[in-house]
Amino acid sequence: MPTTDTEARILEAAHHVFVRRGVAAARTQEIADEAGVNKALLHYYYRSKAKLADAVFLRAAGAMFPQLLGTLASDLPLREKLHAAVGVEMDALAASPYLPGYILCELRSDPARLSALLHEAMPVERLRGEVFASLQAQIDAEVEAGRLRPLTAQELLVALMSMLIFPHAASHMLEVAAGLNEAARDRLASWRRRELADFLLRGFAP
Amino acid sequence: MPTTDTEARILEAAHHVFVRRGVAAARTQEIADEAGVNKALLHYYYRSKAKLADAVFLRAAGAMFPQLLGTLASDLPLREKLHAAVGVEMDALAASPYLPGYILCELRSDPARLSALLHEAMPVERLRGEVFASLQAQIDAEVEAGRLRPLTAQELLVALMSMLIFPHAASHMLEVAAGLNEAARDRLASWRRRELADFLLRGFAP
DNA sequence: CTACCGATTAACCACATGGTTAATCCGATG
DNA sequence: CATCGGATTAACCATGTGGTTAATCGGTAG
Repeated sequence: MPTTDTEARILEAAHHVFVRRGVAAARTQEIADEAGVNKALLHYYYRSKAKLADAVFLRAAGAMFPQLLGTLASDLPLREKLHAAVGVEMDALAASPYLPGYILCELRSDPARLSALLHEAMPVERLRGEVFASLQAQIDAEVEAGRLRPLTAQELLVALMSMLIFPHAASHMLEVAAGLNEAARDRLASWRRRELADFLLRGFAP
Repeated sequence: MPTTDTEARILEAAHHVFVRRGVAAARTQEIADEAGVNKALLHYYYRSKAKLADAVFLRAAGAMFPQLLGTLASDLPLREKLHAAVGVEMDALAASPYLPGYILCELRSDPARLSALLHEAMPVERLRGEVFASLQAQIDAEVEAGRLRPLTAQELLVALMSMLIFPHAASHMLEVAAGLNEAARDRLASWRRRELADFLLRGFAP
């Protein structure tokens, strides 16, 4: 929520530099340059590099999680809900493909601080609770009907996020490990968009 | 392949510090302290922080990839091969749970340099070729027999690695996003060890 | 015109950090 | 016991970095 144009340009530049270098390796000078602004302005608007990183992270996380959680807490039938969640998340990922890697890496170097940030920005526990309750009820119904094996919402969610986020976050690694070029990456991405929901349901079927 | 005890202690200390802080945020002094050694010794054995990071990364990657690739190129039947690969990789991950996150983050900040490192250490392309050829033949046989839908080895491999590595690499993130505590993490890990191979085969079944 | 005020900058500072150097330690070798 | 050489260290250095400050710019109100 920047209030001035310069402030927004700084945030944007910081986002780019942080995402491609990582916060620790990012230089404030580079951010200033990319924003076309004097380095002192960063400290004028945001008080320190750390605060700036907080602002960037919060905006990024705020653009990534709520939509997904919202979709997962909606009242669509299970299959459609999963399919919608995949679509929503793939859109978000397509818009900022390096975000998950960034979040992952930052969360790794200091889990406590950043999870605290997230908590102050949104009611994580409540959202999670709603999502889980809604999902678990639907899963249990499917289990009852013999279409799924007994399963927790957590398991389903972790599988979903793994298949959804990892190929983006680890694209460089997969490039080396699996020889994944851009074309193959796109092919896999469109497969996920079309098939991932059903893939998961089949995998968890009895 | 350190030749002296001190050298090995330094490598070990560097590994710990790099893994928990990330290379950019790691301080050579902290590494020296953790190795119980003067800072100048790091430069005596390894010429610079960057070279030290290379050594650490190579050792780590060398402990993570070859086993997996070896298993995947073996002549076990498909299902058993996948199951064995899961086991091998889960063992490796259990031994050093933070490694994938480390590799991921380092690969992200400078993909070219580190993939070059990997290439000079092992014949990545050849290994990958063997793995893919072997896997693809087995997949095609299963497709022929109507037990799998048409599928590339790449797709299978990416799905495998996603489900296998992401829960480790993103454990902090999942702790926040899915409320995953240690007990739940262990439960999911043992599920993967038992069920992941079959899960994938069901998911890719027609 | 000028007095004012937030936005912006050039110049500067303290300091942490990676890296170097010259000296010292210590076991082996003669 | 002397000395030789690799291992190890204390002290030091150059530099890049985040952060500060005092001055300036530029629009606006009186």
